[in-house]
Amino acid sequence: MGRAPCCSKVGLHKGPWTPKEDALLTKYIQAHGEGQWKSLPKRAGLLRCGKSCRLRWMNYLRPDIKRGNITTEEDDLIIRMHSLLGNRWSLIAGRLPGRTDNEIKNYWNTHLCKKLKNQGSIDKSSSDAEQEPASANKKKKKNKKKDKKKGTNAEPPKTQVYLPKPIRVKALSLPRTDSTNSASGSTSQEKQESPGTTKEVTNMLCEVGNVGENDGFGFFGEDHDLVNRLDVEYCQSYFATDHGTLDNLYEEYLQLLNMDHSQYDLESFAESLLE
DNA sequence: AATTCCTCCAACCGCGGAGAC
DNA sequence: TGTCTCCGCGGTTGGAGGAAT
Repeated sequence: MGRAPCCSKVGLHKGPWTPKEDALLTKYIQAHGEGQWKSLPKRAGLLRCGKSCRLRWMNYLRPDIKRGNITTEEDDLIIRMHSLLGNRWSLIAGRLPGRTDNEIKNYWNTHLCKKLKNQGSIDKSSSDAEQEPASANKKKKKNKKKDKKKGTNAEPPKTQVYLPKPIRVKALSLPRTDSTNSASGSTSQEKQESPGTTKEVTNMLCEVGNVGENDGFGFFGEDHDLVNRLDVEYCQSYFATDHGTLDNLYEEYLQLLNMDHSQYDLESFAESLLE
């Protein structure tokens, strides 16, 4: 069955938003709050689809949006987080207050990817297919346009290479301790119990996701977990038969919670999970 | 001055997950 | 259990505006 379009496309505005539309949307959301995007346009008196309204609000109209250039600190953080998380822009944006995923994505594609390429930081073999920014394809695109204009569709068919798609990160449905507890308070109690059950592993992984929430490099907030369900399931099955390894892992985890965290700590910890 | 090229970013598109029914 | 709807995400596009020729 084909997927129904997100909204009726007939009679709806597209393209740039007018100040009047912005005002209507802002006024409505200020009065009624976010959400219900599907029905929002109608109720707000907008001839836009809900997705468009949501995007406009999230990327432009939200009062907490930070305007202006990306600072060097933010720049550095984006680079480090991208090296760790890949193109998970919403996750990265979640750690940069006032910045949107769209903004970061654009910034990456236009500035950082190029910059890193110049520095040779991005592996050439992977960068061409995976990291090349959309803007870098503009030339190709424009040439394509030209070719089309000239009527020369001589471009050979591309061989598509399907890279493993990052799994969408979602908050786990399992019960969790809050981030403040996880960073310090909850450890003593857990230490008393022998962490061996799959549920305990799951909770551990959840909490690892919150490591650093209070340390200035906490990019795994309570709304964004690094560990997704598949990871958890994998780890559950992996550790289910080896409690000795799990004890070591738990100790390492506790150490991580108590030290000054950096991405390298987390990376080595993550690597240890996969060894 | 006119044209072409390039950069940047707002907005669109399609997909997949989650939850409701 | 299967289907549908809503929501959120990442990839991509279109066009404005500046730079280069």
